[in-house]
Amino acid sequence: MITERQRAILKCIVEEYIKTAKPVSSNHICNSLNCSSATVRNEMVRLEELKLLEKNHFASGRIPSEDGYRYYVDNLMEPKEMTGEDMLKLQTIFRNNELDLNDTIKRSIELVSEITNYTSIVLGNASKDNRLKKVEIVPLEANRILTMAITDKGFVEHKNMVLPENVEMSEVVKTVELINKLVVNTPINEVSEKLEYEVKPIISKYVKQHEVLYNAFYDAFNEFTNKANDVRVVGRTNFLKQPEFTNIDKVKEILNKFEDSNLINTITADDDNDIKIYIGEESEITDDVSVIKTKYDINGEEVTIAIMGPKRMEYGKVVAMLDYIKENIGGMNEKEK
Amino acid sequence: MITERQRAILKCIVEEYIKTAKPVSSNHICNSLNCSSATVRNEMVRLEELKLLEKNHFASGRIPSEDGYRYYVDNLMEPKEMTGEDMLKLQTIFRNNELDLNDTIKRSIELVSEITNYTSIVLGNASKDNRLKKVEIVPLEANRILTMAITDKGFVEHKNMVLPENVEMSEVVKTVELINKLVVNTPINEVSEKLEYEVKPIISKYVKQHEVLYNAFYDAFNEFTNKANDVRVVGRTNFLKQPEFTNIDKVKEILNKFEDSNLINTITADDDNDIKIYIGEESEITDDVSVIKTKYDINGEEVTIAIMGPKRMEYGKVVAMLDYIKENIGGMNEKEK
DNA sequence: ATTTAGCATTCATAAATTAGAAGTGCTAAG
DNA sequence: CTTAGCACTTCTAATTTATGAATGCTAAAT
Repeated sequence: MITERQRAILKCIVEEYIKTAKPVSSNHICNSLNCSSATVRNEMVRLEELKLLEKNHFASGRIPSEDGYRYYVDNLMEPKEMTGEDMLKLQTIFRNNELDLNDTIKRSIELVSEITNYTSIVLGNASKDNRLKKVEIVPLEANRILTMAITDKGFVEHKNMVLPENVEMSEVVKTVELINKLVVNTPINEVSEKLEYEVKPIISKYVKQHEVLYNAFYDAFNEFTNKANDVRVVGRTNFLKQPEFTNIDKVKEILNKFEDSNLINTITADDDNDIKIYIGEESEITDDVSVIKTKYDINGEEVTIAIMGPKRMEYGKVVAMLDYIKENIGGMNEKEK
Repeated sequence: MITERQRAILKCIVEEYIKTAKPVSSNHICNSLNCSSATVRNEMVRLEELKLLEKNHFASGRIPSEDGYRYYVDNLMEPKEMTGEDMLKLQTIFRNNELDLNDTIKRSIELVSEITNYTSIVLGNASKDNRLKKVEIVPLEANRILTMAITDKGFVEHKNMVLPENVEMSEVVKTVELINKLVVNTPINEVSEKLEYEVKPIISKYVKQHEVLYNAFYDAFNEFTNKANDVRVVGRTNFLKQPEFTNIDKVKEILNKFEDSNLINTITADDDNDIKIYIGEESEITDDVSVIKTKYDINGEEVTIAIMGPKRMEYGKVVAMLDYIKENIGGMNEKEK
């Protein structure tokens, strides 16, 4: 079993390493523990045997192993209070966006990235249960029109298009009427199909140049499906600011992960709504990063958010912020009940 | 004056350096010029006196100076043909987005970034002359509503909001009617003002909880003004792929420029619609980059686009692509006349 | 008058050496 | 069980050395 003093030493080392990114020596921490450096060294040997600490080489200080971080996070980390300043910044966002939760979450996460210098990822799981609510067109000047498609959950897709000269506005209106009649209330991922088999055969009766017009609408609906996997990554280049990422190849490796479409799956895998911490290897991204994930309930839709940083990230600080955001978002959701 | 052979040597050096990023030696190019390396060296001395070439140190090969690039771009560069493959990719974009020019330009530029590994910046100058066309609300399930504001140029701003429980839907409808009556046709940058002085005083008559509702609309309109300075940067991290940017500090310097709000002004400064090349210092961004800028005419709005790369960027290739895009966009604009 | 071969010269890069500092592990005394 | 003391290990940074690439210049060749 691990003694109280060993716990204290581990805590000290983890927190010091998080702060400085430099291996921690026995000398450096013996004062705060009221014992000599030799004593600390003896304990460090035992902590290393328990695989909670590591060394880079014979005479370097100790750094936490992944198990060490895990133990710290599970057993030693004290709930960290947010600074008043940070709280105020978040409050400002909450107050200014009282009515639009989607926007609130977006801005909050951007702020988290800005404050912590970590990278955040917001995964809107949007169109999963969305149904088409209506299609609308607005004639603009010249022969341009604005087409809009709206879902029952309030997602909007719009396209600004130039009407080919051989297409009459009245034809467009008929097309829109047709779509509204036949396709409304269809789940968004089935719209393409329905367009293809139900609308396309009929549309040619109404519209001379139906090909062009049909394609335009078809495209617009496809956009919805793409947005379903809407990934917003904020502060990708924050990794450059971390001292452990001065090696340009490591940075490249991580930045490439952001392009990888597989990232979404890795991030999404979460199952409940708690705040979860994945350290190094556990993140399934790279051994060099940790990820803190959670889900928020926005207007009945699930939004996954993830904060990604170096393994020595300030877990407590991030958890505190996510908690605070969750609390407030929760409060805002309450209102509707 | 500069002799024909000197021009040939300069061309050779610039193109070789663009290809390899390594200083070019006399030996390396003497074969393609049918003379000995000593002759080339003699000429190189003269080109250096003319400030068209530089050396890193006594016995390094030569690299083009900024003047050298300038001379190359102005006098030596041959119009480069696009590869059939690249052309095809662009064609696919043009064909698939025939009706939505905004989307077309966005995707084209993304493709340019992907093909060239440079960074592109699209500056939509959107709301300059936009006027509010209409405000619309769509009631959703529970007590959520979707509010939309549309301009005469077809820009859309929408917000998904939860109705506070003490606000009736009928009150919202009245608010929207009021805005439509009083504010429609106002230039978008004057809307805030008009809301403040004409709508706000009246709204309290109709809506009990008017503060919340008023703020929500106020915000939505503000978004428009923000989008006026809509900057889209694609491929920021492409700089990491260039061999001259292995120094992490240089990369940081450039990435920071992208955050700098001043970047927009620097990029915008263009005056006519030609394709312009700014080399190194001329770019007013960093001595280490070059920028190729131009403006496209999209539905009567000006869109500035800029491609940013290392000074040894493939000027010819980029110009060819931008030309090709401009040609096609032009063709698509024609249709409406 | 050009061009070119030849060679000494310059400088960068990489490898090898050295010196110094940091921090450990172990031993033996407190 | 704690700690002082010291030998030991390894990193880092500074210095040296060697190698190689490419130059500028001189003098001969065309």
